[in-house]
Amino acid sequence: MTEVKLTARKEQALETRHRIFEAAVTLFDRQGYDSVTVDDICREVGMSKGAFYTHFKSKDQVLLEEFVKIDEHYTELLTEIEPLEQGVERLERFWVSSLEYIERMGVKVVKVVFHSEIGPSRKEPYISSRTRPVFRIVEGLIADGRGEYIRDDMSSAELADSVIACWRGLVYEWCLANGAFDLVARGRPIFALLKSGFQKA
Amino acid sequence: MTEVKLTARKEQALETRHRIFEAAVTLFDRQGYDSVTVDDICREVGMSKGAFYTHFKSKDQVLLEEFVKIDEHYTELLTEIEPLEQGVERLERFWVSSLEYIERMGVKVVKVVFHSEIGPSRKEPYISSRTRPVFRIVEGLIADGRGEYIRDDMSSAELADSVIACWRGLVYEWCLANGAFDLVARGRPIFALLKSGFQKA
DNA sequence: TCCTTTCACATACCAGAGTCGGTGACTAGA
DNA sequence: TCTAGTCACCGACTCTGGTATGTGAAAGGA
Repeated sequence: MTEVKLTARKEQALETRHRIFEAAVTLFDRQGYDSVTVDDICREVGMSKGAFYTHFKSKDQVLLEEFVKIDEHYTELLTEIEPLEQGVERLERFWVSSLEYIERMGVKVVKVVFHSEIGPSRKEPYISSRTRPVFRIVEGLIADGRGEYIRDDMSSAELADSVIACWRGLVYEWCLANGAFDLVARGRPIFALLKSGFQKA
Repeated sequence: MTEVKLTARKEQALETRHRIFEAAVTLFDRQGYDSVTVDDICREVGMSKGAFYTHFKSKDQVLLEEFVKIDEHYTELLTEIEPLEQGVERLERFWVSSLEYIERMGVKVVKVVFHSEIGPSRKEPYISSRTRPVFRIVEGLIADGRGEYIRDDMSSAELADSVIACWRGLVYEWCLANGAFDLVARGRPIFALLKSGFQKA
């Protein structure tokens, strides 16, 4: 994929970055995100704080990196779904599958991301950046499902935004509850509501 | 309401607490929450940090106090709504009115609350505490609206949870966007979806 | 090969939230 | 009124995320 146009130095840097990442995630996993300090991570890797901050903008950005993979998952998921069902069933499949993915990722990671995303001094928020695939994908799934079925007093974009907002509310709730309920199960009635709401009156 | 069974000392304490609160809110308003330090607040009130922390658990708890008033608003709102419309219209009224209230409160406050609520070391989350009036109220509104109208494959509690989750998703989104869109307007299509979803099939 | 620029990494430091062991004025019980 | 205990308030301190400034080695152009 990426070609080997790396100088020895860049390669070394990438290696370091990866070591920091691994160490951080391991420590987070063992002791919990909050009780791991950046200094802990550096000590573990045997490197200075400066090194850490040349590779990551902040402590939470490490976990954001883990979270971001969800977008790849979405894209894969789409190619998997596309040839299969029709209309709103696709969206439902997408809904469930994304929630499963979130659940697999674990509350701790998701919580940190949702927390830092809404925090102060966030120059470029990730979750809500309109360039993310999710928006296109969900809108696409809805647009495809149009025909007789879907109500025509709302645009696909509007519907997509609504669905995504509800999805996030659900996940936010799940974080507040520290993952104490089954995300997919709790998501089912919500989607059911939205789904019926999609129909023409 | 509360009786005067206060010793001089307790009264003094309450007074101090109030002074801290006022000063804090004023400063937050003037300089923005993040750039106001706890020391700033203390300096303004002419008191020590220790005083601040005997009255408030943390910096954000000051704003939580402001936010909490929403529950009183909810209760008032209910008595206002109850004699009026019927069924789902009530819920819609409640939905819109609560969003208006949030909007009036301002993003800054709401953002801090939503941020700190999902943060670490939150022993007793406020927003999602099941003892809050919202849950009872929304569930009640839904239960009242039953009859021929509302679908019977979901309990009122389940429906209420779903509505509330979506509501929070919307508000969370609004915070991410730093209040850049009209909350009520954006909430309308979401409620429309939920509303249609409420109907029997 | 030399010389400039870049950049991975180091170190000392800062700011700001929250803590902790006092202290003295007030309360309450006898 | 005496006394024991409480608690509002103090302020120095800690802890930690993040920054500013350096430095030496690698890159790369001539």
